[in-house]
Amino acid sequence: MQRQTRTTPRKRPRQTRSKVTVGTILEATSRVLVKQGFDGLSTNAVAAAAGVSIGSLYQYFPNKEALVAALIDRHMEEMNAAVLAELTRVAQLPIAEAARCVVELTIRAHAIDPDLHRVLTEQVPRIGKLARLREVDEICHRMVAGLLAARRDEIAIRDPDLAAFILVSTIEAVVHRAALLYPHRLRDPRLVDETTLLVTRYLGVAEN
Amino acid sequence: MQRQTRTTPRKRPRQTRSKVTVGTILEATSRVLVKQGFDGLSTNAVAAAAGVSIGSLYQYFPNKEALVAALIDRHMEEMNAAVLAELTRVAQLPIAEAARCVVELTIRAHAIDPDLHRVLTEQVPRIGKLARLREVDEICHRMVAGLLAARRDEIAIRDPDLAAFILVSTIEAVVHRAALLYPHRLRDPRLVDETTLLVTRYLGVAEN
DNA sequence: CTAAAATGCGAGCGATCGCTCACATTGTCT
DNA sequence: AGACAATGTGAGCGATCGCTCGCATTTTAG
Repeated sequence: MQRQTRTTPRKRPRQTRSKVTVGTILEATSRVLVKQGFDGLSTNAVAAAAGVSIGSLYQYFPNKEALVAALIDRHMEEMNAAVLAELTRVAQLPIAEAARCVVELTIRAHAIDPDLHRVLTEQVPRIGKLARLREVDEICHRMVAGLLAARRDEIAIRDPDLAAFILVSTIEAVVHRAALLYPHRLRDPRLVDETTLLVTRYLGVAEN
Repeated sequence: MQRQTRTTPRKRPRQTRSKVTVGTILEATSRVLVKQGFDGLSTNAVAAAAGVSIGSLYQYFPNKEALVAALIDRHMEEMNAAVLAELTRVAQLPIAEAARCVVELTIRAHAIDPDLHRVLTEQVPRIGKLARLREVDEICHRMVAGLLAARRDEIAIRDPDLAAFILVSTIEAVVHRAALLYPHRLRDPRLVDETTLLVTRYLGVAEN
C-alpha cells in the first residue's frame, strides 16, 4: 500500500491573519526538521512548535509530507532564481572567467542555510519531488547547453547537450559533496581553483 | 529527542538454522524496501514477508534501522570490493586507458541491483551510516590519490589529494546522476567517452 | 449591525507500529 | 537419554501519530 499522498495545499490562505499562520507553520517546520530530522517531524510537533492548533495546520496542509514539500518548493525557488540570474549575467564573460563565476556561485548557493539544505536534500526522494528537482535541473542544464552552443567555436566539445550534462553534474557534485562530507574543503580556496581548472581544461580553453 | 538508535546486531547466529533465518530476513527486508519504500517498511511487514516470527527477527536485529544498516553494510562491502580489486588491476595501464576502465567500472557497479541501490542511497543519511560511507569513500579517495602521486610526472596536476577528491566526486556523480535521473544517458556509449575525456583533459594526458 | 464566511481551536478516535515476554520447539553435548 | 542452550513463536501492550470534527472566535461584506 504505497502512500501516494497528495502534497498540494488543501486551502489557500485569504486573509492576512491566515497567511501569517501559514508562514509561522513553515518556519516551525524548518526548525523541527533541522533539529529533529524527518522522523522526529510530526504534525503535532510542528503545530506545537509553531504555537498553532493542530486543526489550523490541517486547514492548509493535508499531511506531513505537504509541509516538507512546501519547504522544498520554496527553497528550490530561491536557489534557482539566484543561479539563473547569475547565469545570464555571466554569459558575456570570457569562458574561463564564466566558469569560475559559476563555481563560486554554486558554492555560495550551498552556503545559504546549509543545515536545512542538507535535510531537504535527503528528503527530496521521499516526498516525490524528484520530478520537480529534475525540472529545475533541466532548466540549468539547457541554460548551460545554450551557453556552450553559442560559443561552440571557442571550445573543444562536440555535443553541447552532453557536455552540459557533464558540467552541471560535475560542479554540483563537487560542491555538494564537499558541503556534506568534507566541509573543510569548502573553506579551502584551492577548491574553486581546481574545479575551475577541471572545467576549463575540459572545454579546452586556457586559464588566464 | 533524537533517536540515536543502535544498529549493531543483538545476537550473532551460531547454528546454521539461525544463519538461514537471518539471511531470509535480510532478503525480505530488501524486497519490502524496494517495493514499499522505507516508510512502508515495518518490522512486522518484514517478518511476515520473510515467513518468520516477529520474535525471531528481534533476536538478531534490535530495531528496524538495524535491518537497513545491515543491508547497507553488505551492499557497500560488495561494491567496495569490486571497485578496489579493479583499481589495483588498473594501476599498471596507461592513464587514458585506466581512466576509461574506472568509468566503465563505476557504471557497472551501479548496474547491480539498481533499485536496491537507489533506495539504500536515499536512506543512508537517515540510518547514521554517513560516517561509514565516508570511510569507504576515503579508501577510494586515497587509492586514487596514490595512483596519481605515483604517476605525477605523467600528469598535469599539483596536488594529488585534491585532484583525487575532484575525480572521485566527478565520476561518481556523473554516473550516479545518470542512473537516478537520466537512465537513457547510461545506455548512451558516448557517456563513457565524454566522461573519460573529462578526466584525461583534466589530467593533461592525451586520449589515444 | 448582522449574517455569513474565514479562521482558529484541541480533545480524542482509530490505526499502526515497535517491541516484549512467556512459552514451544529444535539442536548440541556428554 | 537427559540436560541445557539455541532458536522460533505470536498475542498483545503501550506509545505514537495522523487526522477529524464540532465548536469558538475573528474578519468581511452588505
